[in-house]
Amino acid sequence: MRWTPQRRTVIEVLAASSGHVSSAELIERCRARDPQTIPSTVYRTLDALEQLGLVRHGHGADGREEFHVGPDTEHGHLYCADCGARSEIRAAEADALVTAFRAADGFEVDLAHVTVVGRCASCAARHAAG
Amino acid sequence: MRWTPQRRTVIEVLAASSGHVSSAELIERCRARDPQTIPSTVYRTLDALEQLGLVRHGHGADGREEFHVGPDTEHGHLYCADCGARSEIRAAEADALVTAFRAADGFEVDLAHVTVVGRCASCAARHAAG
DNA sequence: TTCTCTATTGCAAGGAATTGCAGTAGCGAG
DNA sequence: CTCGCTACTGCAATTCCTTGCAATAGAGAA
Repeated sequence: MRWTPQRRTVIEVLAASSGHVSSAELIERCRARDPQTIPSTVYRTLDALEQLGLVRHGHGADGREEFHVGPDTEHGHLYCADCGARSEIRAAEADALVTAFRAADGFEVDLAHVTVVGRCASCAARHAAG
Repeated sequence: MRWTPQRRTVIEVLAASSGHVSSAELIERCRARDPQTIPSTVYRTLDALEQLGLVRHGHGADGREEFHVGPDTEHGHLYCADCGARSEIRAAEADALVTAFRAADGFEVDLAHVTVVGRCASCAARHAAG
């Protein structure tokens, strides 16, 4: 793998972005460092990094790509369709999810890739009430 | 709600498409009936139909939109990242999943919206072996 | 039937993501 | 240090989806 200035930029930005980043955000931040940044290069760099296991991508509620920067515990996401709140899927739920599919189908869930959409507790309550 | 020719077209196409349709497919089929079909109209019609509960949308593995035509049992999707196989999430898994999130967070999962990505049984086996 | 109100349409512009291709420039070999 | 291979880059074109706006045409009222 070649160590090019463009890749350095992407990796520096990723390192500075703990947690999750959308591709658009990422490109924006790369441009802040180097206005010459070309989107396709960023996407291709991300692909390369993903093959190396340095980042993982998932899809947000709207289906757009989102990147998790490692080394992070693998986790999925919850998204409330009402209020837009986002949170991480915690160990207990993650376990239930992964185990259920493994037991039923032998299907190995890729947790990092999962975004579960629904209604968060407070929105569910509000909805039930009103 | 107004009963326009364009909506008639979309609904006819949906009725003829049992199960799942991607938006691109849908537009293509609408064009087959009426070459004048405009994508934005189709999208907006789908939004309207979704508000009426006649269709539900979810996101496929690649994050693109996908529509489920009712009246169908609510279900989510499994997608194998290796071989591309797709299947529906069955009642047992669905239950485990929905219950786990409700118990832990009070989060109400919108099953129709969920696509779980991972490796299907045979690909998981092949991967473990080779 | 005719009129009016406004939901809906068509179009054009815009943004996000992806791909093909020709040229550039890392980096290991000599 | 220089050369050559080819992994990368930059760009332009393409696809998919979304939004704003002016014009159109349903559908109920008169």
